Amino acid sequence: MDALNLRDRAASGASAVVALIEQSIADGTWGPGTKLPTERELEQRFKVSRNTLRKSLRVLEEQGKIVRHVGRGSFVSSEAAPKDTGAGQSLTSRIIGASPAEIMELRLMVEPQAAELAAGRATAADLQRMEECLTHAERAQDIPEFEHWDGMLHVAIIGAAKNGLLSDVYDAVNAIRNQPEWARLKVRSLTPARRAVYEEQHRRVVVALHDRDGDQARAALQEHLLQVRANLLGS
Amino acid sequence: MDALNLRDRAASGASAVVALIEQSIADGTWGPGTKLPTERELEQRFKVSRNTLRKSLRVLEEQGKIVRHVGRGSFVSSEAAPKDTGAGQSLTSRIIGASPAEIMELRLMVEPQAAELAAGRATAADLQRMEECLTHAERAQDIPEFEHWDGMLHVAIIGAAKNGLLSDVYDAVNAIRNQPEWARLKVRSLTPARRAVYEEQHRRVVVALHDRDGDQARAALQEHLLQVRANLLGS
DNA sequence: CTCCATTAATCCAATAATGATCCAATTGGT
DNA sequence: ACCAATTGGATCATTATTGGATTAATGGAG
Repeated sequence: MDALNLRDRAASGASAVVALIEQSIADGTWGPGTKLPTERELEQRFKVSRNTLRKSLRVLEEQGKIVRHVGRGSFVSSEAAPKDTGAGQSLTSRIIGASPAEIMELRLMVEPQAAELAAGRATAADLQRMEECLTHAERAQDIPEFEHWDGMLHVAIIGAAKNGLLSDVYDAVNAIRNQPEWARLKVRSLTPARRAVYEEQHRRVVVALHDRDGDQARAALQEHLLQVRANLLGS
Repeated sequence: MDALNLRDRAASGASAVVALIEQSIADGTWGPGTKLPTERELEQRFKVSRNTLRKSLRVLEEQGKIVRHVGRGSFVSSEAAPKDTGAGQSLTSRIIGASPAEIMELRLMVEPQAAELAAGRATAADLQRMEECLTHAERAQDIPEFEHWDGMLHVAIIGAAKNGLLSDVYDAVNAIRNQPEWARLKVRSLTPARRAVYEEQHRRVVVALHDRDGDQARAALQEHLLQVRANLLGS
């Protein structure tokens, strides 16, 4: 039960702060030995109470990522935790370690061609599903909900190519997009204006699939993914 | 994915919501340990009352797919999804079950474009390795030995694209080379005449990579793979 | 009509987060 | 040596959040 609580706690709200600080340590913003801002400053920066902030710092201290001294401050440990010691799993751990740039490059290889195939193979049910994803995405009230239906649409397009192996591979790669580090990228890059652009590009792809126009579908999806990559990495 | 028909259908029942959430868990949108949105948020997202939403969550809880805690939230069970070996293992196992047609289709999507990238990124060591694969393949005394160096060449080309994720995915797909059923297909399709054709096509790809001619490399590799597919699957 | 699922409106209980206050160790200047 | 300011450490009452549960109203399908 304790293990379960720990696991759930790790995903809970308070440690959103933990993830933020971990990110800042990982990307070098706060290198080893750096003195963190004071608790009273961090609580304002992260918009949480000092109590919650301290709970997060406690987690980081127990993980050995920071050390704290009364009257002096908190500091990033000189021994930056190398990695998660992922137990040497096969493909999953390596996939999870893939960079956004690599992922987008793979998607750019596969998805446009999958769309071209889908133009000739999509069933009425496939097209119906895509339409629903479109409307749901457009009605989405917040970014996470939009992301959800955005992802579903891409899955639907891949699925319409009627290649089970392709779908499986895509699913595996797609799982990475839920990694906290990747999520941060998306949130930062998804402005309302860009979301509108995405919706328009999505619709063009689906229209092309409706028209059974493979070339158009491939081109539209490629354009969309190039846009996404630029927003994600280029900004 | 008929579960998506909850909008217009009067069948927007609890079971539909169950299927939707199951889908989101299965495709990795909500990975193990993830805290899913609050009930009051989900009821709006799925356009159902909190009562039916809770009934759905109850089903998922009884299935062990989620756990719920008052005051904290609901979480995806850590042992519900793929878990341990994760997508890697499941991907590998499903790849083994994939049909040769599906595999060749995937290779045709990925490899030519990888060759195009490799033309711009291959190091001298990469090209050297390809040359060695070529010579070894040409000197091969029997079919299995030729197959070995043939496979190594393709791996080398993929590797020269300098996309670790792509290499990992390709390795997983390539693992099927050891499957008995697939081996039988190859042996049956690989006549001495065809082997000579393959060697010529291989050399054209490598020459193009030497010349840093991406278009030529992509075209040559695509032609080769089309030939292989035709020999494998066609009449 | 009845039956059944859904909806809507409350209230409850467990947990998380907050805000305030005080304590203890360290630092830097006098 | 001393003192004031700074900084992390700790506790407590209060508020907000979140799943749990009940009840009455609504609305088709048979």
